[in-house]
Amino acid sequence: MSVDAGQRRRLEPDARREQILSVAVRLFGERGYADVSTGDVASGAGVARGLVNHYFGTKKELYLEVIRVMLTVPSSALALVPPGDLATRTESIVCWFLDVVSRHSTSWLGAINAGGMAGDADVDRVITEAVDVAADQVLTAVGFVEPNAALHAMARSYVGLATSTAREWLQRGDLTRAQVHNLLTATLLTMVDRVFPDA
Amino acid sequence: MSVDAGQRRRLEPDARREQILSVAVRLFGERGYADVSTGDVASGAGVARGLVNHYFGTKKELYLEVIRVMLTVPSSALALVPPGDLATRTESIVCWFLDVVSRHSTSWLGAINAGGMAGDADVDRVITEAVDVAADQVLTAVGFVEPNAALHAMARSYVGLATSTAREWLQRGDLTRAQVHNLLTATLLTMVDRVFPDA
DNA sequence: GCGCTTGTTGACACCGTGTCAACAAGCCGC
DNA sequence: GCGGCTTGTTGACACGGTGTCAACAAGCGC
Repeated sequence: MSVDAGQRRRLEPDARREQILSVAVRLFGERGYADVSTGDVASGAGVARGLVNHYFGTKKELYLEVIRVMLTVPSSALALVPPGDLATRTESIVCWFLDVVSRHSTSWLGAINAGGMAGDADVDRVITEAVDVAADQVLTAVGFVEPNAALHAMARSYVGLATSTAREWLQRGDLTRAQVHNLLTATLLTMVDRVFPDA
Repeated sequence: MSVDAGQRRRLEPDARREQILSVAVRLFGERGYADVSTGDVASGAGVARGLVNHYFGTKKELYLEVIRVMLTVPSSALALVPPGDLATRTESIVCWFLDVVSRHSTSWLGAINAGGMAGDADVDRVITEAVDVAADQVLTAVGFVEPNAALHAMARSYVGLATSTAREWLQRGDLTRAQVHNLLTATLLTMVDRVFPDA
């Protein structure tokens, strides 16, 4: 594991910053916000603690970067909804969500319920943005394109359902993927039928 | 506001404990976990900081007591599902949830997304218990009484939907109560029809 | 009033955070 | 190679929050 126990080495700012950030992502993913100190991140990167502050300012700013990384969906897997009737489009968007969330499950779920800092204004903003992206994915997939406030709110509610259901599946293990799939498709179909028209 | 700016007064342990706890509930409800220090709680109660530790041990234990208080639904309003067909029972349980969550909205929603400490094992345990209670309410209301693990998980997922929807209503204001009511009843009915039989 | 119980206090040590002047690694011109 | 410069990097410092604990005193019984 001795990556480089040598003397102090000089790295380019971008490289050093990214290295520290990757260590922070790993540590914050494993433990909560309060249980990880900037000293842990620093020693994990083989670096003085002050350097963390030098690159990221404050611990909270570092954490914001971390959850931003955790919640950023690789744009390669961004939606690509196939044409077809409502049922098949619903199927595909549910499968897309399940794939994304299961691929990097620990980090995504850990960040979504904000491993240690929900309630903070800045953290909530970053999480809300990620939820909004997912909600837009859902809306476009089922064919709603007009930007209605109530519609967005309903879509965010559905993302909340998807998140809590994924947690039951991946963290608790009390549901199978098939059950989750069925739950999310059935509810989304009825929301399109009976709830979205309200907005 | 000078409740008693007099000399140090001697209270019975239960009274003092409850007084400090009420101050902590108010402060943690207003601000997050990290933004409230034990010194704030102590000075808010007109008491030395050490006394907070004397009664509650550590700050986290105090916080656990606080969210336990916040999430405890007054047992007077506990369920009371009227007999009738599935539609009316669904209506009543949704109305019950909306009443409970709107009555003490700030504290309940603030605690559910764990105003500053989600991810912590003990905090998550308390929240999970509260969600389990609500899930049981839903299950008994719609007539499922056998204790199936998958069924409980699905009910918890639904509570997650209800929570996120209530947040859109009470915190964001992008949904009306009628829209929330419609969303939750429609989705619950389809879950009873098409999802719960999977478990 | 005296003494005892015990609720209450203030000081102490410890830890994590953020700042900052000083250091040195690496590159350039010579 | 060698001085000088830029700048990535460090360690020490001050500050604030937390938990502990011996000492204090409020109130009760005698």
